[in-house]
Amino acid sequence: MSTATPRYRFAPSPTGYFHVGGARTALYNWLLALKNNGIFVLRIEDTDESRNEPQWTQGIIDALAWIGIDSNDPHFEGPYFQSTYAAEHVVAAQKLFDSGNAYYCDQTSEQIQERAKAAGLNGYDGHSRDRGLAPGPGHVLRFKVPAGKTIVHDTVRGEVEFENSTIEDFVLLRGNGTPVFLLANVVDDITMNISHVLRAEEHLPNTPKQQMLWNALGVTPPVWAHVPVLVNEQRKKLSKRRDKVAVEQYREEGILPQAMVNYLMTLGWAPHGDTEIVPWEKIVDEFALESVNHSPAFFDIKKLQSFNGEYIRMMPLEDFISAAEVILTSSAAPWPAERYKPEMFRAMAELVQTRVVVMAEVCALVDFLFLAEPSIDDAAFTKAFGADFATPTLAEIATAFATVEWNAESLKTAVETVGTKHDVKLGKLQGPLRIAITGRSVGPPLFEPIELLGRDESLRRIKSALARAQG
RNA sequence: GCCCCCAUCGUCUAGUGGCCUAGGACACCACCCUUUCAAGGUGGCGGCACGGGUUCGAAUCCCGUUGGGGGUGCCA
Repeated sequence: MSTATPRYRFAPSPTGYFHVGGARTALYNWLLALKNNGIFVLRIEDTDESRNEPQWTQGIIDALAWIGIDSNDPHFEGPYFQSTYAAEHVVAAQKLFDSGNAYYCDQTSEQIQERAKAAGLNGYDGHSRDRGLAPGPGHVLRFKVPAGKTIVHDTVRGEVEFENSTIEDFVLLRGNGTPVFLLANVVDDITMNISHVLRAEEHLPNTPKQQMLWNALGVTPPVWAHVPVLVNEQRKKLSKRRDKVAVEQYREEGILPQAMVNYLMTLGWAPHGDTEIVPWEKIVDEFALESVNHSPAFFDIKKLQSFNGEYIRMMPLEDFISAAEVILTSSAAPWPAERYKPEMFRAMAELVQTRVVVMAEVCALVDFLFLAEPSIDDAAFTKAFGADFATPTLAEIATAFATVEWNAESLKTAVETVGTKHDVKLGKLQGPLRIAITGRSVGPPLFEPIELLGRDESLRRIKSALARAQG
């Protein structure tokens, strides 16, 4: 390789949301640009005007920033827009025509199919190769695939050989004169001086065509690298229809960007040693394209969440509190804004931190502190109060709470005393109390929040639950 | 149909001919801890797709089979 600055690129089409597979490809390119002191070029492939919206571009930039690909970083270049290079695409097409590497063809797809069927062959047969057709309405420009074979040198896969006879004379310019993806992509890579094309494996079958184009245009092809695709449980390529693929959605749920990045990087690759949860710096340091796996990887949300839980627990408490507060004070919170008490959450934060896997779960764990009335889980209520001891013991607890010294420790002792008397273990005994206070059968430790709630409110909730149990 | 890619526990992976009785992580199960639920700790379940070679020796190399996936547009 030359000593010139390596130039990588990420070329998404703006289709409305940012795909996790795209995030992974972007990450690979970014990582290599950082590691090899190269440039990460962002090019928006916006030539399909029918599904193109300007705000999607900002969405891509935001999503990239979220996973640490900062458009202000000196390694970042762009965004460029494919649509602004339309003239170059046509010039290149003209060049290919002039040099005899391409020809015009007037065959419709029906005609092509008919002839293929008659001949028992597949695809286009090169019918117009030597007909000397001129450009004209409805005439497409086709590339004249040369004889021989094309060998693609792929950094992750090695040498992949294609027999040129199996590649039909593909279209460069549509009947209306606009360039197709294959051409536009190559021409842009050439004009942007791209040296490394790293993308998902689904592009591998296109690569010989692109390589022929580079050669026909008189430019040395780039270094190719095709990483395996991400698949769902059915081992199919992740799709927007069936699968949860939007990075934005994970972000909203409270997946931490570090967790997402770390997880994505363990798909098809692993850091040295027995630990998968590793800092980005270690990944940059150890990563090598040559060691990327060759087979598709299942995007396992459970494992992502497990990573996320670890990252949440790793956060300093203060950071966790600030991160939680974003959600707690947002419109997603089920209580009126003025009822939110930051000091109450602070007091609970440590107990919450080990109990959430995504940040969005924080709400449900503390909502009873900020809601005027806890939202009661009916099934859990019925179950908890179905026990014989439930009502009498809870009544006694209420009596004790009326006079007990108001702190978590004393509250717990008071409940235990009732338990001893009725021969019910604390674990069971606290069930009805928990429902009365929080509305749920599970949650953070009970006595701390009761202390926070205060005597009056706690007693009110207990009595209200008792009344409900009665009738 | 044709072309291409791929193949280690259910999943993500470590493994580059002897350190493999195949290691780790997620998930699952059990136990411990425990104020429910988590977290944490300990242990368990579970895999080299199959068949041929090559070799003193193969998860690792070769061939084949089978099975998956991707691509085959005047989409990107």
